[in-house]
Amino acid sequence: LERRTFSSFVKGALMSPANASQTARERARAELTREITEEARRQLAAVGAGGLSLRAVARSLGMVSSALYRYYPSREDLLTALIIDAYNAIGEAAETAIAEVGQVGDDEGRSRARWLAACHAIRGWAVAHPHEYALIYGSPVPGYRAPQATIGPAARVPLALVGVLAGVAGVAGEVTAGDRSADALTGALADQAAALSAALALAPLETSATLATLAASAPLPPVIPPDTLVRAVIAWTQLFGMISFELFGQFVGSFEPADALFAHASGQLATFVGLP
Amino acid sequence: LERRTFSSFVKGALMSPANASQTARERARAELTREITEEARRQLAAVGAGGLSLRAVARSLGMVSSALYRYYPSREDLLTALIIDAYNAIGEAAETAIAEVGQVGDDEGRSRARWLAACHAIRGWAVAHPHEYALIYGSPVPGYRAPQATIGPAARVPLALVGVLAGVAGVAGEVTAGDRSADALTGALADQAAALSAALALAPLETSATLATLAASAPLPPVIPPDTLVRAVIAWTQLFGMISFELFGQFVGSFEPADALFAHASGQLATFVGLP
DNA sequence: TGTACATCAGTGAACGCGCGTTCACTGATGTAC
DNA sequence: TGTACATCAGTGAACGCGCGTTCACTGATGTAC
Repeated sequence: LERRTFSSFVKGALMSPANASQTARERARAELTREITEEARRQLAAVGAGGLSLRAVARSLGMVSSALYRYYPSREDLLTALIIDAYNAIGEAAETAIAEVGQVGDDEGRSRARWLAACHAIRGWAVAHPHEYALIYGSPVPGYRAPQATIGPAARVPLALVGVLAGVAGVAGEVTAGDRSADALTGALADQAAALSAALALAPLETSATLATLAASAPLPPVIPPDTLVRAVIAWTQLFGMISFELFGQFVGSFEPADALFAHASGQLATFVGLP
Repeated sequence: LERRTFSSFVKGALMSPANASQTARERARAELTREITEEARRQLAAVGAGGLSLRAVARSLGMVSSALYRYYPSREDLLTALIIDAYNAIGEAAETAIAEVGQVGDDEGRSRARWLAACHAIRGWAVAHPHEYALIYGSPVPGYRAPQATIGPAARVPLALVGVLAGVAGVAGEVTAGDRSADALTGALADQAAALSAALALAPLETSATLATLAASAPLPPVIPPDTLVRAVIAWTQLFGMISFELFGQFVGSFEPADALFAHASGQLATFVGLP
């Protein structure tokens, strides 16, 4: 028994990541895991995170509820999977939009186009997936604590935005030019911004594989000036604040539909972060 | 029977709003309604909106769950009461902060001080009441549709912010001065902003008593220019975007605590809306 | 002022529901020799 | 290649829980005359 268990373990360890010809069991398992996650996502879109129920997911799949425990050890783990998927999806939407801008215009014009494209892609994803958006940017799910595994995917959007600025900040003087007297950072904020600026320079080396992959596809310059970073953070909160207000109903009766307001604000933001 | 019912109805209608010497029953009812709402708010703070349970509230009050139905016809109505209370509380926090700035400095300096005071009061309330904040600015409660009665209280904060600008916009040229080429409003946004600008001028006349009261305490000038209004809306979304990110955990590991960032951003915002 | 009656607050039991999770089990799939 | 055994997926019943809401009721409070 010991020998068998060990040797099959070794074989599994050697084969399963690399070898694509899985056993039928492995294929079935992967397939069903996918189906469960998809059905859960569908339910999420219908009833929100609070109402997501393992039993309902199992029912829709024609299984018995206890069978799900072969795939996810608890409801919380299923939620985590959905959260990670959502962060990756919105992150990928932003990255793709940025990448697709291509080589039009001069350096500055391209960066601004990339910024606007990212903003619109992020909002587009949010509008198309409001419950998934609420899951990751809305009120925290009560009783749920986000595990470490979510922080990499959660960073994709802010990193993508910073990456757009980094493309320009290579000539850092340009971004920090203009009247920036109000930008003088003091006290705790100066420390935090400097720390984050330094961390970003090292990000590709020390964070998750996902982050490294991202960084490889849009390499970060060694340094983004702290004041630019703070402007970027403010823009980031502005962007998501407006999306949240739109999706959560604060614009009812005034700026609805919010397309025009959003487009206008994105432009103002681009200017604010130094992309004229 | 008919006569009695009618006459007691008339007496009730004549007396109860004005006369403070209620019957013992009326006093007990008012008292218990207050206690139920307070206990519900306490539970909200502990478990969030999704977890708020009539049975648990009744239990804490030493009542039987069915007794609550003498005070609120359903769970949804209790939630509505909490939502209205929360909007009123955060609105009042903003209004009070603005009012307390008093008569320091010149006109412009005072307006900027009021703006900053409002921002900090709003954030302060949110940090002190995170679950109530999440109830009104977080993901919508699934299955709940906000009734009309919430829109008046919900408008207090934006009206208070607009009121600060209005104090300056009386000399409208000042606020719209400077480089505002990016502010040119087009298409749907121009229409929406113009409509809102016009509606604000009429607001005290046609909206609820609460709004009228507010308007009386901080009277609005007849017109706020549409481009100023759009800047105010952008600032409004920025403000709440940052608060939401802070409360909902998006700053974990970077700008936390967020006090310094918030103070800095509030200043940038004040400048953005034309309060130098 | 007293009395008969109406109104109202609160009780306790019940209805019907759905949930997450556990557990012993059966039967199919995979594997070491 | 066949066989004995280990692994795994899925079943069905059960546990224990809490929820919102309804309803007939009792007893206290209010009120018209």
